[in-house]
Order: sequence, then C-alpha cells, then structure tokens
Amino acid sequence: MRKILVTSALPYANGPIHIGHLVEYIQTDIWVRAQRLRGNRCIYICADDTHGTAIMIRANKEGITPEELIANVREQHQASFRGMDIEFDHYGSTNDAESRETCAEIWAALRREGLVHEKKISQLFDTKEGTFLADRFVKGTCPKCGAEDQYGDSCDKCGATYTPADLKNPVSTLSGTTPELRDAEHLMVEIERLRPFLTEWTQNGGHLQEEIANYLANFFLKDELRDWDISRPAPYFGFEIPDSPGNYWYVWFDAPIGYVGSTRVWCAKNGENWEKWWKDPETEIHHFIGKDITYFHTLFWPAMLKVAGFNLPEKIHIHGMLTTNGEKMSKSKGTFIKADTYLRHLDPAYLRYYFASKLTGSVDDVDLNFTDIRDKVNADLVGKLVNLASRTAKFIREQGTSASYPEDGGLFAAGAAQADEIAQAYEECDFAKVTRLVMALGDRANKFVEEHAPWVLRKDPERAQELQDVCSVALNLYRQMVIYLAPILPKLAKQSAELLNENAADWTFESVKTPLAGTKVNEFTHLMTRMDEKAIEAMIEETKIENQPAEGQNAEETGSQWDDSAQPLEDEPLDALCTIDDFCKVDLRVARIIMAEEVPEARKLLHLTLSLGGGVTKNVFAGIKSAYKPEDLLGRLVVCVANLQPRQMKFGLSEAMICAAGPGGKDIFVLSPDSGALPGQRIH
RNA sequence: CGCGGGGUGGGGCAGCCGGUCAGCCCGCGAGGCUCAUAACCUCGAGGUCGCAGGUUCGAAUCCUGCCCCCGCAACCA
Repeated sequence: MRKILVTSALPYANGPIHIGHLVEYIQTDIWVRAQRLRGNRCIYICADDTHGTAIMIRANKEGITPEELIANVREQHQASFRGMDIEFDHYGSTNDAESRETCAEIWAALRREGLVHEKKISQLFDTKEGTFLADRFVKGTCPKCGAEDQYGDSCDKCGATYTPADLKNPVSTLSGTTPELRDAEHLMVEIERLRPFLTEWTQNGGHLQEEIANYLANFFLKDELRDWDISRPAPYFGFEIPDSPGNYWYVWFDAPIGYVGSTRVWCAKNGENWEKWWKDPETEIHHFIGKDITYFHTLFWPAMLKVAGFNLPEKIHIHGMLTTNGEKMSKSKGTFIKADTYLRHLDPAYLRYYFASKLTGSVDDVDLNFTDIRDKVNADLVGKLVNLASRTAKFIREQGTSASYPEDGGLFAAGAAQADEIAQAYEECDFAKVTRLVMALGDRANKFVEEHAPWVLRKDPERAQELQDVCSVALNLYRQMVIYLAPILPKLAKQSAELLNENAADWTFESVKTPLAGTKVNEFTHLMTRMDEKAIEAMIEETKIENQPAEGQNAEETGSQWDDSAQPLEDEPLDALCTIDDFCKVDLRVARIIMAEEVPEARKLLHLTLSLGGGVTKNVFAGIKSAYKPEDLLGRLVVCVANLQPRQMKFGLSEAMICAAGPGGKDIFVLSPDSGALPGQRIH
C-alpha cells in the first residue's frame, strides 16, 4: 500500500473560486479518489493563500482587517469546493501558526546553508497608500519605445523588460499618485548554488512531464539562476521574518509552505506525526498545479525542500489553462463563471465528467464548450450509463439478481480484465482514456440488452428466469462501469450502490471482478437528469450580470435604456486630470487616408499615407492590421495626432498616429469625423 | 527569432517508441426497437491525417523547412 500526500495549488484569498480553478481541483480530487479505490492511503491537503499586498489593500478598502477578509473568503472557498464534491482532508490557511513555524524551519535551513544575503533594492513607494509597489501596481511610459500605459516590469508593445524605476511618468495604480523611489534592504536567496541539484531533479526521475522538463532546461537551467528576492519590507500582510525585523516573507515563499502547514494542522487533529508525511521517504508527495506557476513549484520549491531536508515531490502534475468556447474566459461574454453560479444552475457531476473526458495528463489547455458539454453529458452519462440501469433495474425489483451469475458471453470478465488498464490511466491522469474505455463497456452492455430484449421476455411468464438473468447481467455491467467512474462521479456511485443494496465506500478496483448474485435490488429512482440548455443559458446570463459593476446596475434602476458595460473602464481606468494646456499640446487633425498597404513582414502594422489637404501628407505605420484591410481604409477620413514626434520603426518612419478605440486584436475601432469635416481641420 | 502546446471527415478528440492507424464520440442520412430520462440497436455518407521536401521496402507516426491557431510571459488555476 502506498502512502500518498496530494496537494492542489492554493487559491488566492482575493476572489471566488471559478471554473478555471475547478479544472485543477476536480482533476486532483479524481486522482485522490482513484488512489483510494486502488487501496492506497491518500490524503488531500489544500489551503487558502492569504498573504501579500493585494490582500492587504483589499481589506483596507473594505474596511476590515486582513484576518477578517481571509476568514470570510476561506468560508466561501470551502463551500464552493463542497458543492463541487471536492473533498479535502484538510483545508487550511497560509496564515495558520503551523505554517509560520514551518516557514521558520525552512528559513533557518536556508540561513544555515549560507544561501541568504542582503541586497539594497530600489523600489517605487506609494506615499499615499504607504506601501511599496509590486511591478504590476505601477504603470507608466516604456523607457525604450515610449509606449504609454505599460506595467512596471515589461512593455507589451516592444517587449522590453526593465524595472519599475526605469518607467517614465510612473503612476501607482492603487492611488493614481506618482510614486517615489525608495531603497530597502531585501533578503536574497542564492538559488544558483542549487542549480546542479535542480538540473538533476528536474531532468531525471520522472518527477515532471517531459515538456515541462524541457521548458525548464531550455529556459532557466541553462543559464545562471538569478537570486530570488524573498522578502518584502513593511507594511506587508504576511509573516515577519524572525531574524530580520521589519521584513516579511514574500508570498511565494510561504505559499507552498502552506502545504506543510496545512498538513500539520490535519495531523494535530488526527493524532498523526506530520514528519511521517513530509520527512519520511516512504511517503509520496504529489502536487497538482497549473502551468502558469511552474516556475515556483519546480525550481524554488524543490530547492527549499532539499535544503530543509524535507521529502521532494514524487511528481508534480501540471495541467493547462481553461478556455471557454475556444477563448480565454471573459467576464463580458459570461464565461468567467464562478463555482457558486455554476452550482445554482447545474449538477457538479456534469462538469466533473466533462473535465475528466478532456484531461489527458498533458499540459494542453482544456476547452469548455457549452454545446459539447451538453452533448457529451447527455449522450454518455444519461444515454449510455444511467440508461442501462434505468431500462433493466425495475424488471428485477422483486426478485433481485440471479442466484448465480448467468452466462453473458464473457462481457463481465472482459470488463473486469480492464481494471489494471483503467487504474493505470487514472495514475497517469489520463482520465479521458478512462471515460473512453468505460463508455466502450457501456456500448457493449447496451448492445447486450438490445439483443436479449428483456421487454419481450417479461411478457412470457415461462421465461422469467431468462428475464432475471438478462437484467442481472445488465446491472452487473452497469455496476462495473459505475465503480470505474466512481472517482469522477462519487455521488452517482453512492446512489448506484444504494440501488444495488451495497455501500459505495466498500468498493475498490477489486469489486469489479466479482459480480453480484442473489442480491437485492432496490427501487430505481432517477440517478441523473439530462443537461438542460436553458440552465446553461441562465448560468451565462447570471454571470454576465454578476460581472457588471454597481454603476451598470444603477443605470438599469434609473430606467436608462443604455446599460453599457463597465468593462472598458475597468480595463483602463480614467487617467489623472490634465489641463486644457496639456490637451492643446496634442494637435489632433482630420486627415484622409490616401494610401493604405500591407506590410507583409509586420505582424501588426499597416502602412498608411495621410493627407492633411493642400499636399501635406504624413507617413504612418498603424497597429491595426488585425482589424482592418487596406482597401477598406482607402479614402476614409480619420482623426490623427499630427504633431507627434516622428518615430523610426522597423519598416520606416512613422510621422503621426491615427486615433482608435478598443482593446486590440479584432476589436480596434478607428475614429471618423461626421461628414462635412475637411482634411487638415483641427479638433478642439 | 521569448517559452510551451496544437493543426486527423461538419464539431470535439484518440492513434503518433514507423507496418490491421485511418479510429472513437457528437452531429448528419436511412432503417429497427419501444424496456428506458426523445433513450437504445443496425447500416450509411463524409478525411490524400496543415503545406512542401527528405529518410525508409513502408509514415498521420521519424527528420528539415514553411504556414496557421492557442496558451503562458499578469498575486486569475
């Protein structure tokens, strides 16, 4: 019997659980249940990730303490997980005392190894909010290409990377004020010294999927690893570093340690020794994470564990991200669905089964398609699986299953023979394979029923034994399928066990090998209903409404006929006020596009010539290739910034800029004046 | 040239350590059955496996180049 400790990544205590999160928790929950069905000892540990600037600021805004905030959120998270039939052995918090103690232990080990040194870091400080600003909380003008409104670490226009201090005109996104540069001593961990170990661990031993190992080898491990800035100066919501007063561990230091802390809380409650789980090589540690946090879990985390003498993970299972209908989840499209919203409309079994049917153990992204999920659930779960019981159980409600298991042409034995293959598929997280194999069993079972026509047999009292035999076979085949799918569909397993007068908790992978004979069959009640399109639509609608901020709702209440989404303002908040003089510096002019052509080598640019009338022209490279064809622009009047500093671009000199709205991609909308405006006229 | 993944009948996918690998589910067409939650069974139409080269007796499967799509690079897993 293996002893296995499993974790999912800790959700950040700054927002609700949504369907994107659920890919991971459902995947993990299925894997854990499958391990137990195989007879292994397996505990599932998780917790809320509670530290960091974002939590501190949100609590501030809500007028509560961070502790109150994270307690509330933790309740919500746990309710969402329960609703989705995701069962943790313990769901802790990175703010627990046990977590702090473990941080201290690992920290002491890093110190002991001499891996920590101090370094002066200059960081932008928001004087209004009284806090240092993480890169993402600063926006400004790219120092390299002059693109405006770029985040503090890199420019998405020209791809340059820099530090926030390099930004021109930096603005704090928290307060809108101009931050000032301040120095602080940070604690750095020299992870480079562990590179040989990490290279060995990531490349050998099968701890990581191959593509992940390659990614790490090519991207991080081939060069010197940069020191890891592990501390943040006060004020910060987190744990103060014992030997460095005024400094706090960075949230990514204590987040994975939360796995240990949460285990310790569970152990204390259950009379277990936590070190047996984390320091005894007999225990296998399995982490499930999304590919976005690969870096932290495959480099820093093993390094920390290694130095502190903890068990290293046996395997880190990394999954892809969720897209909906082939696109990123979107609040405005109603696909940013919260777990709670889902549960108000739909059965968790649908999503569990659907994700299972899509998960192969690779890092490929998983797409949730609403047509697909309905077809799949209705066809597989209702049409094939549940229908099998539905069409036979009531025929033997009175007499139960046949006293000895009847001849079935080898169907049951064939199903039982797949136990190892299915168990192995679970082990490898290839749940898609599990569902394929089980549904193939369902096809054979339904065919069997068809061929033996119980509805004919029951009309002939002489053939009562045959009828009982056929239905006994069908129910046993059904039972086999349900046991195989029990990790994915725990509730259905429980209900089905009741139908068959069994206890689902007693089922193991061995149970599929012995058929029921001479047992009672209880009354059949509907085990699962079809997935209703209207429920899906209602869920999407509710999601859209939820994501409209208060302003939008007020507009509705006051009877406004234009309930425009608040999304654009959220995406790009209003800027600081400017004076009329500031505005006048920008010379906006009406212009006519008199030449428009593709720039074949450019991904985003079109080459335009603008006429301002009287023979004055401007050469422009505009980043609108993704939304416009040259021929559609020719002759159009547009608004341009006529006095923009010319800029040398890869394909030529750009002397002006045309005005357009929209987030980019296909959604770019070029501004036009009303008819009558003449090229060259100024915009006031 | 930032990194990673993918392009297989209308949709979603499996196969991809070279030789029953052209397969599964949905959808579609025809028929059957009527026990079942319009469910189940049978038959059928539909793909030169992104494109172009190469290796080989033989490639969806290996190699090279190209094209296209997606994700990550955000304290949203």
